[in-house]
Amino acid sequence: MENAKYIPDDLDRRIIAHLRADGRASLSRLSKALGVARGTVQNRLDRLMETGTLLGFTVRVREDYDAQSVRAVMMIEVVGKSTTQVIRRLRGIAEIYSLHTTNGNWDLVANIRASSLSDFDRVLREVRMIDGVSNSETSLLLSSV
Amino acid sequence: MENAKYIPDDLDRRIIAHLRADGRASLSRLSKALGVARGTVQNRLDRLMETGTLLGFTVRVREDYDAQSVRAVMMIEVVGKSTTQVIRRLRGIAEIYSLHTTNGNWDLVANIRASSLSDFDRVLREVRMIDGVSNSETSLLLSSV
DNA sequence: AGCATTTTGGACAAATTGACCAGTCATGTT
DNA sequence: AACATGACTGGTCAATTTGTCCAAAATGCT
Repeated sequence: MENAKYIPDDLDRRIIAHLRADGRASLSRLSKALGVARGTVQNRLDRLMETGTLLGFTVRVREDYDAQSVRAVMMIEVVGKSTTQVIRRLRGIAEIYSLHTTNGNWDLVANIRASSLSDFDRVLREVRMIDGVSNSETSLLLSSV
Repeated sequence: MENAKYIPDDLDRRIIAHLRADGRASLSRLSKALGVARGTVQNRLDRLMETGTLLGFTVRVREDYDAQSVRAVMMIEVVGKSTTQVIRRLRGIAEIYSLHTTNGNWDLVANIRASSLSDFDRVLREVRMIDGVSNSETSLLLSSV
């Protein structure tokens, strides 16, 4: 049960802030910008990756790049104490992009990303058929405004 | 009115796919992985940036890194034809991270990220006071499961 | 004070980048 | 068919960056 998460200090956070703005910034440039030795940035970055504080690097893409994708947010109500079971089932659905517990009128909020309307439709059906899901409400995300 | 967006071809998409998985991959490595000359990758990448298909590079951070942040999804109902006005007002609220029109029981879906519960509370109040907002339902996102 | 860890500044070879260039290929045009 | 255009290739080159060392200095902890 190794669960003690690494707690980033101020320098770590400054490194991360820079990398969030420019994930391809060179270590040399970072070290200059932060006023520390290059080796230090290198060590910190290694540690941030090892400890899982940083998950990886990626590229930000224009919003409509994946134009074919269907996005929606689905509110889910779970009956009784079956939440854990339901979560396990939901986790197995690839199109569920993120899943949060919530406190409002609903129990779970699922972020759905499907690659077609038929995939999307299948996901809805699958979710509603899960034992313990008593109610749900889905809002298709249309244009981003 | 220059609005004609650059349409990425297959090679562009393969480059982007690789960069999504590893945003720090070197051009040399990309060129080897994709089987094209380095100059080609270099040119494509430049063009993808120039045309705004790629917005920039960043780092993926552990979900609970910004632990102090309060996240929620807010469903909003708008009365009559005031949607455009309401959107304009909502767009001025910094804590509204993303905003989509939708087709379900609601008219808008807002993704909220505040840095404290009091900020969050203020946002809720502001939204509800906007003229044209007839109803809303907010779900605080608790743990990610 | 004494020890462990981190940071620093320096070094070095290897890798990567940016900028070129001439030649080839595919495409569409006249 | 001949041509112009643009993209791709494979190559070079200098400059930058990276990975990997090292010893000394600084820092933190007991």
